[in-house]
Amino acid sequence: MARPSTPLLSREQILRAALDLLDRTGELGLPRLARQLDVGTSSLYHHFKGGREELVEGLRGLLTEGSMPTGPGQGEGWQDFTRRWARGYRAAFVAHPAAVPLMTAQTVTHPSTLASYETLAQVLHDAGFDDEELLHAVTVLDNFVLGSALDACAPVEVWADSGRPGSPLSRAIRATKAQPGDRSERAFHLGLESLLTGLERLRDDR
Amino acid sequence: MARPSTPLLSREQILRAALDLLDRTGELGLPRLARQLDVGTSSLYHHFKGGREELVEGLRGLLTEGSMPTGPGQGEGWQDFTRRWARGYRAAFVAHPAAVPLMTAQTVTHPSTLASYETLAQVLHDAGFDDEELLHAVTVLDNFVLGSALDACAPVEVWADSGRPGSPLSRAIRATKAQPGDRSERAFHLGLESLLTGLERLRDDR
DNA sequence: ACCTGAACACCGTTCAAGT
DNA sequence: ACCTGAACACCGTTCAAGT
Repeated sequence: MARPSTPLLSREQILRAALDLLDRTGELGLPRLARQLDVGTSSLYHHFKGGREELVEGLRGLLTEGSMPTGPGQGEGWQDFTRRWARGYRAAFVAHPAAVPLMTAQTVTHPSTLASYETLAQVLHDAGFDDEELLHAVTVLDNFVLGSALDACAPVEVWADSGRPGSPLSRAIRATKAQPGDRSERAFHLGLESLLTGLERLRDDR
Repeated sequence: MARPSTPLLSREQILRAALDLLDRTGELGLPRLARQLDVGTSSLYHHFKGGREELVEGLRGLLTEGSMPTGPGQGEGWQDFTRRWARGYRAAFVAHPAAVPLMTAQTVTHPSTLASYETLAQVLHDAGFDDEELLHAVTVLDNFVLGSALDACAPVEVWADSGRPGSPLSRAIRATKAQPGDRSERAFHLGLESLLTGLERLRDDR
């Protein structure tokens, strides 16, 4: 076939197919992805010269662009914005569990994801956080969101059968499983609020 | 050679070689590991019938057993124990950065790691946390530690060149890089203390 | 620029054969 | 039980050849 007059592929198209493959099978193999697109494996390298790593980074962009706030709303306080930032970030990952290990295994280089870190930093700066506080704040929030995403994508049963059936942990899991409301989601809320008040105190105690 | 009169390998030995290989090269390939041990790849499967996954789980055990507290000390409060638990957990990972993505990509099933979750739950239970609070506490701490481990193992430069050089985030990074004290470590401390007071409030506000 | 097919150096896993 | 070597079905990446 050689070069077609009109391109068979585009980054967009490949990324969508990759996300679809990942959601359906939990894996992302380049040969498999290419087969899905009715194309040779090597064709993918024309659109992602960085190979698999660049493709995964593209996925990060696809996920975060749709889900993270671009800037603070009218008169929105730093706490409210930070809440939206963290929730949006986590939501982006939780919607595609199989993508999470890929994201966490690889350094963030996607511009729009990095831009959202910048935005958060800007908001905190404007709220009176100094350099060091700001950096710690961003780090802490990033840490917590990523960890929470990992947790949300793991089965609850993980800890269930860990010890004696009467142990506090397994009892707690059974007790909590009954009630509605996602365990991971509720824990995320609790942790996020704790971090927000912790950060506020950090700023004010100076 | 067939079966040797005295075994050439042991789980211990394989795990140590695996950790060594991981620390040195950042990767953990079974063929490469076998070559390192002067053994055929398939020999590994006699000691880890679950294959690579079981091997990685064994690594988790190796890391956590040496680093996590087995129980509360004499008259140690829940906050102090929880601090030790979280710090030990994180330290186990941070000492072997290349192992972190492997750990986070895979469900925890190693008994001794699970036991340490049980211990934490027990301590919180004895401190008056009810089932739901306890589960949230463990989840939140777990999330934060894993996220922090991921962060600690990533290069600081990640965010450095993200936006305009004068952006708050890159300024903050430059300002903080100069001073001693590990950024990730300090952020971890801040977040952990925030979570601890958040958890205390959760328990007391009931 | 964009696709192909072949080639390369790897993977993880299984299994019959040997003691 | 424990090691071997061969075999299988995969990987990710590169590259000359074609338009």
